[in-house]
Amino acid sequence: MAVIRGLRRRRRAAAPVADDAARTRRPRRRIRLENDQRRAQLLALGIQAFSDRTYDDVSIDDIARAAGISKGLLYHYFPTKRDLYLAGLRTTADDLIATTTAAASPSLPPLERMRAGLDAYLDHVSHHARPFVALMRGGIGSDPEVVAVIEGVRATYVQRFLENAEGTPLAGMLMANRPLVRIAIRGWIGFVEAASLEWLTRKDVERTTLRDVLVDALLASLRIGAAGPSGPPRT
Amino acid sequence: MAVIRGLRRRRRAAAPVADDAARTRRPRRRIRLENDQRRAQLLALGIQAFSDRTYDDVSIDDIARAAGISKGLLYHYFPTKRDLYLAGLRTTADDLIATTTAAASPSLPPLERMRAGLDAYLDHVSHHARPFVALMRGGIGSDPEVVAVIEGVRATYVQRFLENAEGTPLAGMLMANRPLVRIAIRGWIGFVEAASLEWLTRKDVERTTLRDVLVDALLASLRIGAAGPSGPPRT
DNA sequence: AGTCTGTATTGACCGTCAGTCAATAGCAAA
DNA sequence: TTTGCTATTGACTGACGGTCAATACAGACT
Repeated sequence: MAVIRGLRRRRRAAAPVADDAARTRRPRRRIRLENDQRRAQLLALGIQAFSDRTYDDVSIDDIARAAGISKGLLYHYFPTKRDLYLAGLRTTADDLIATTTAAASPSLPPLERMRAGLDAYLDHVSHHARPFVALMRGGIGSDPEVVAVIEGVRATYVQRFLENAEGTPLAGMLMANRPLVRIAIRGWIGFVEAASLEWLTRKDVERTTLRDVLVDALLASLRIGAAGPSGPPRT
Repeated sequence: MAVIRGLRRRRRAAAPVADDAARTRRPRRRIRLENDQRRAQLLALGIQAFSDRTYDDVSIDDIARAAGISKGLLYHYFPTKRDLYLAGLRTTADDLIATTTAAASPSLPPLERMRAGLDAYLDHVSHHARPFVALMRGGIGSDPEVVAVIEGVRATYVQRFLENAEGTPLAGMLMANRPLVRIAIRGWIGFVEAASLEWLTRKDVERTTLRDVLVDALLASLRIGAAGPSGPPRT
């Protein structure tokens, strides 16, 4: 017992106003911004804050102070702390999808397209490591809306992938064993995320090598899912 | 603007003491428990609470009330809400590892052992779905200690796996291309987790089938990791 | 120049919650 | 019965998320 750790998590800044200054301070000139600009500013600050610190360790007052506005105004733009968090999460997720979608041009042959998409994915991920990790870890665990955003990204990829496969010789195989193919694809996405995280922490593998591993893993996963597992050795 | 949603998340119970009752109530007999029993009770209640609700939606007062004790006592056992949460997380993680370890008897041949371990894993996972999902989603995002617990589980499996492979013909291959094999194994664990989650939500595949898929995926991953990716077609 | 008007902005305020601490009551040994 | 240990209480605090009526800024229109 008597464990010492724990304590308050947040540190307060020292008392901000010297007693003399209180007299001097003028009503503090308001800076008026266009609706969209303010919103964008707050969103950016929010993403940054939630990437650096835990959800609980970020206080609305902090963000308001960083933006140089009052807390009330922040609540005018985002009715809830959770809303601010979610808006940031959605932006991050949308960025990721937009980047990869742009790179995976439909004019490319399927496999080539897959490679281009993965290249963009890994590139984006390594340039936005903090927000990406925050996204994947899901800042507020098990919150349904948070889960929805993350699952949304995955679902988008699954769908995009199936569209991509359409017309190729794979298509028939994929349709034949639906539930298992679903599992295989979801599993592969889990593979990609886990491998990316591992790759981000120790960067001891070329990006192109990792990309090729991921492609190979996808093909293997599909083969297993479509044909069914080999099963234990028949004795 | 003027979005209506948001609001307070927690509901309060109606005023607990009728004014008459205040007079009647005796000082409420204290129930004294042995240190270990109390701790176990609170731990169990904590796990349940955090499995059902979000971290933020669980209040210490709720748990104390459910246990029939004062908040102060709860803080005697767990110095912080986060500590209670972490203790529950660790228990859940330890359970998982203990179950799978027990099932994967070293006396079995490697592949057989792998199968037994995965069977136990899937079995455990489907019987403890709520806490498992809560564990995987990481209740407090990006909190270093929470991440440490989850990563700990994965690291344990990686290590246990490498030990298992020792002495088999695989061993040499695995050592040859370390970084890529690491990535392959971590990726495969991501595969297992994602596939399990998918399997839990729609249970449209036999457990044994899934187990065999996972085994096949493992072998494929290792092959790719050890031999290196096939790479883009050499033209 | 004035003054009007819509809206971006403020700051004081509230209820709740995590966390603290000195005082107290149950139990076992003497 | 008394003593001593410790499990237990409950009142208290500071901070934080969230609310709201009042206010000051900017551009439009005399």
